[in-house]
Amino acid sequence: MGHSKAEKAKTHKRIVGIASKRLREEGLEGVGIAELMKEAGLTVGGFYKHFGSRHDLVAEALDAALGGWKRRINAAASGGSAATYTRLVDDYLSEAHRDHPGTGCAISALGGEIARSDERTRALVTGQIRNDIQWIASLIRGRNKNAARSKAILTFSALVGAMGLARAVSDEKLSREILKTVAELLKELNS
Amino acid sequence: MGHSKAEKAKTHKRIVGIASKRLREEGLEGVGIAELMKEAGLTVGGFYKHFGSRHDLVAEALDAALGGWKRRINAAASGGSAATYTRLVDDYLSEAHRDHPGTGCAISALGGEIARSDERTRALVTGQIRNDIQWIASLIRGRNKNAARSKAILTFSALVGAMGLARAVSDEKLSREILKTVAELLKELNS
DNA sequence: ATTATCTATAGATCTATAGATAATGC
DNA sequence: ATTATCTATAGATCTATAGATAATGC
Repeated sequence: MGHSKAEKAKTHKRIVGIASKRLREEGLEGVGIAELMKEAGLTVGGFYKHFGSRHDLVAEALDAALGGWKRRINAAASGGSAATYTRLVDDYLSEAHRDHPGTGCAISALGGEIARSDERTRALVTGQIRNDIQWIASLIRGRNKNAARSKAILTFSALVGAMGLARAVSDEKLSREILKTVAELLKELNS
Repeated sequence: MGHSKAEKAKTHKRIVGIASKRLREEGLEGVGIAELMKEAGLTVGGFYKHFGSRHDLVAEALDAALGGWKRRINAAASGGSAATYTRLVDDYLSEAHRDHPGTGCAISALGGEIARSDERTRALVTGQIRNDIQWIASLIRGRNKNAARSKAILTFSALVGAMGLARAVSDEKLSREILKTVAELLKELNS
């Protein structure tokens, strides 16, 4: 039963981190407060000293989840922008990403539920998507800015869609075919 | 209070039809049995003479929902396969489709939740996705069968992903840009 | 004194079932 | 006689709150 202010801030982050993972794994309504608190080593009662409501936690957890995969790819990237594009496509469409939605892209894991969320949550997501598109455009070859942006939008759509299909499909072979095929064609698009 | 066998079959279909729409609109867990039955002009009690459980209804409703948009596009298509491809892309990425998930593609509306569903549901979806890919491949130009299949997979991924992004985004302008851009580039891909 | 956390529970909601009612169909 | 539907409710689950407890920090 730690009670210092520093402890509380750490506890808060821990709850958000756990929620950020579990919500991507099980959907925005898949886990209850009691279970999340238990995973953080706490009990239900303490929850409302940290968040005004379950909904507030969801918004915070989604915010924390959104930029994660991009930061990871950028951090690991070493070569030029073309190499980073290749890395983005291969990492995003990897079997590891498919099998671990909890640490992956929040949009492919929660797209449908985000579309049904309130304005505040969707505004958050909109900003992130805007950034993602600009980031991908900056990795694309050619000097025509408009063409790069268009290709970036197609790339992002194909990434999100291919991951959605690969996760929905129960046939491992078909799932792998989807990931590989889309990765190859996207890399051609940028060569 | 109709009670004939013929009436019951009609009632069954009506419930499935309503569920098929409402589940696409509000997610697989978004609507309760009582509300669905009320929309069908019935009450909760009768539900279990039609379905073993809520889960059974969800499976049936999803099955009914899956092929809908494809049938509609095929029915409306008149020209050759290239014209049908154009029609597919334009219809799928229309603002009408974006704004009416209840009558649209179940995969773009429910992708994330399907990935979390049980094996039986996912097997159903897998078969449908396999068909969709073959159908799209048959609409693609060129005599190389493997290349057509690859392009079909990219097309389907981009359609599903673009619709997911367009629905998630709360900025109407960005949403429209995503739909238009992906539609244009996909049509180029098949020209 | 304040507050982060605990235990306990009220209140809402939802699935599923029990038993009654009113049609069908042999 | 059978059964499709009705009303009513049991049982489970989940969010949010109330009041107690045990630390921190002036």
